[in-house]
Amino acid sequence: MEKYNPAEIEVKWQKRWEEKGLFKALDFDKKPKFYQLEMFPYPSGRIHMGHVRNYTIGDAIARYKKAKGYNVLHPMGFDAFGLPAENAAINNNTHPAKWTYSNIEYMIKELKRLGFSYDWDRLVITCDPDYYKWEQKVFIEMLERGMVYRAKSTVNYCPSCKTVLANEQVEDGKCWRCGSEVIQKEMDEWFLKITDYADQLLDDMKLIEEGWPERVLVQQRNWIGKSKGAFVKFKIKGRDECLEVFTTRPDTLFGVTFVSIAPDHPKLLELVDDKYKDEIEKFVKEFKKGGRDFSKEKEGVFTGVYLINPVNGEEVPLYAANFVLMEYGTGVVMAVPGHDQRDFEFAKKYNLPIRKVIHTDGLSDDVGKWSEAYTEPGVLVNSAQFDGLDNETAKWEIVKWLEKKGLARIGYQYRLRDWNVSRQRYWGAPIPVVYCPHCGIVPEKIENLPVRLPENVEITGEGGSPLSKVDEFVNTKCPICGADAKRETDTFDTFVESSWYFLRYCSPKYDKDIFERKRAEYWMDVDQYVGGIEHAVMHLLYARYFTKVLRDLGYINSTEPFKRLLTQGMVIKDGAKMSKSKGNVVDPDDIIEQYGADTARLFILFAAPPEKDLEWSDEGVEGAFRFLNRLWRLVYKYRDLKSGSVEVKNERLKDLNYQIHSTIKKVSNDFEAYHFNTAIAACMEFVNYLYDFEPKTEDEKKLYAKALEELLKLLSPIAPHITEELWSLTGHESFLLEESWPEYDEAFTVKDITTIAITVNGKLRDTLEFPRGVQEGEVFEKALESPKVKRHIEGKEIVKKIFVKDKLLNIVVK
RNA sequence: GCCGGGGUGGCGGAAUUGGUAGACGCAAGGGACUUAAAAUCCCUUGGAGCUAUGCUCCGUGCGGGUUCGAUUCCCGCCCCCGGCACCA
Repeated sequence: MEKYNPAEIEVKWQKRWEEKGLFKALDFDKKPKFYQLEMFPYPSGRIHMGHVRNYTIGDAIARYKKAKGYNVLHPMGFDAFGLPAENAAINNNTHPAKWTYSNIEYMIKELKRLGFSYDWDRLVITCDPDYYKWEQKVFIEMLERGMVYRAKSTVNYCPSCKTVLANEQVEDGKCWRCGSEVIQKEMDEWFLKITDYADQLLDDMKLIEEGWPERVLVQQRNWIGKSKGAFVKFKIKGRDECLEVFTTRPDTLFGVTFVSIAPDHPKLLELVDDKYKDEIEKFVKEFKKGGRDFSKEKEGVFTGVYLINPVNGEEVPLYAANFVLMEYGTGVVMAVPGHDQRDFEFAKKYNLPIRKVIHTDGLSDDVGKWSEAYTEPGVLVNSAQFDGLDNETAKWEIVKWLEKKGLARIGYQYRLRDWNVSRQRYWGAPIPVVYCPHCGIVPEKIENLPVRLPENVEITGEGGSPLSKVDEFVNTKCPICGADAKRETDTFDTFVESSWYFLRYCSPKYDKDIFERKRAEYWMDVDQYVGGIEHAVMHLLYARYFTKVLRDLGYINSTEPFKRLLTQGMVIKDGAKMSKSKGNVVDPDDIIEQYGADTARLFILFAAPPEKDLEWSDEGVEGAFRFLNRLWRLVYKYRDLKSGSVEVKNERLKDLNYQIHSTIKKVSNDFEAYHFNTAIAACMEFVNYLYDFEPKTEDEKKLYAKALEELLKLLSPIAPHITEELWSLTGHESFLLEESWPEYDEAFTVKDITTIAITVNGKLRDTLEFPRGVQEGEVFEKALESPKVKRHIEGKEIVKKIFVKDKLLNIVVK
């Protein structure tokens, strides 16, 4: 008997599928379109198990949709700019481009060996000037529209990577990539005004909430962090000037006993009373040196300045305080120690008064006895005409009242900051801007794009941007006046490239613009996006934002790029995420070599539902391989049987037919919901059944052959190679890949005979078989005859009976 | 602290709208085939008890509740994982 030989058949079918061009997506095809997208990889050198999982899930979906009659777009590319290429350049003395492209070459081979159904004609590589050219163009258009600005700002800087990091790239005060301590540094940077889109990014969530995991939306909502509050003006005593605070608790305005200001507030030193100047300067210097240390005790210094509380005219002192953030609100905070824990701690430390303005049952009036601030809801006290109001109502009543006097207004604040896209690195897309001594900041002319990365660059990893040392690059002419000018030497954050690559796939070779509109309109939106949860905020938020920007620039109608999102879990081994440092990595290449791609795919889809973490198990892989061998032997044994139409006339045929149709139904439903693990389980049960069956009559053989055909179709998206080989072995001339998804007849998915559970007081006592549709009376009669049931009823009174048709009879006794 | 998501056999995991808990796989044990092993095939496998070849009780993190009936719904706890975290 011929043995299952994955190494041989997998390569064979991959070649044939490619020769036939079976994965080509047809622009404007009449069939309904389905855009299946997976997050493209960074070309680190090798595919890892997380990629295999991501792409296996996507491939199963793409192949299923193809069988369901869709015109499927399933592309792949590489997020090819980024730091590791530069590090490799430093360590191995290879050029980042060379390193990147050779990695890509190898990884494409790996992806092909896994049998993924990509349309390779649409390959997109982001470090290609024909790619990044277009984001340079969009950037210039954004600049012209005021959607981009340059600003000096204190930025997160990683001294090890020698680059600026976005807020999102700082985790726990450390660099997301290398883990070094992030420091604060002042630099000129380019910002995209994503905050202008904060409300849209929030509101448009309702367009996608059906298809996105709740937790991703929640994370994004928290990240944007919109809060409603009020801006309130506090007059500076002795000056004709105000300081404005932002508060979400205007209901506590009567409890304000001091005001805090950020140490890095630009007006601080100007305001300070001469008497306190030295002390403040010392404090500010200390603060700037230490940066923001969250674990540090709250500290502050009196400025000598007093402010007037607008609600009651009281004079309250102004303190510079180390916990006040300059980046949020106005950098000035009204302090209500009675009802804010931070202010409470500060007031205790510096002996400032604490006042109770919110009351609830059992809350002492003697604030001296309080051990912490009361921050829960309550009723206003000590608040003049607002006393007795519940605090939620009071918030807006007080603002309304102050608004009339021109001292307050309702306002919103966001946690989201503008997106800093400047990186002091070589291996990124150049920011297409020129600095002219006469004209200032000037965008490069569109017709001069792309601003290419120069190739002759020495990458040492020392001292700032490598581009600044390339004279031919830096020295240029002003696009406006022609004078000698200097190029921007920063490059884009690589999240810029990944914010629109899914649009480029629609017309990857189009050379007149970022994409060809009518093709993009045909394919967009992405019907199903699959990727890791680690991109819940950064990538997915940027991509949503960029799509809206492209819409507003008139490129496309799309508002939300990804209709549905599936976030797959991590691949775990021995309780930890697979990683080199933990030494628990399983190399996909080894698995393919030992068992083949189909086994890898089957195991990954079977071991856990897609969203959950997947525990790698060598025994589990063996099990998957065993199943494929079992499938092989089954089909091989019956390879000469021919299917044909059969009159389902006896019990055996009926039962086989029932198994066929109910399996198709189960697997189809599971595929719709992406429950591949249970779909596979159903196929396994079907295989077990078919092993037992052993067809004897001609009719049985025909129907059995039919069963095998359907089985192969059902498993085809998961294990495409073995099923294709068996399809051909059973005498089929066509490609299994081109067969359509099997149909089932609902009428055949139910049996004539049904098993009814007999319970007494809700406890199972017996199960009895009846013809489908049997009446309660008959079931009850038979149930009474059952000794298992009888012994629980005897001597008791039957109170009532609950009958669920074809399922259950519950007899309630007392 | 706040916001999410979870707790089901030895393990990964199944259980339509409340209706036979533990599908399928792994691991384990027993058997068949074999000179032997591998491979394969068959059987057993949630726990406890007993007057054992069948029956009883317990069992989906814990404690209550609703219901004829709860892994599923409600209330109150405990624990684990993830995200955010001086955001005023």
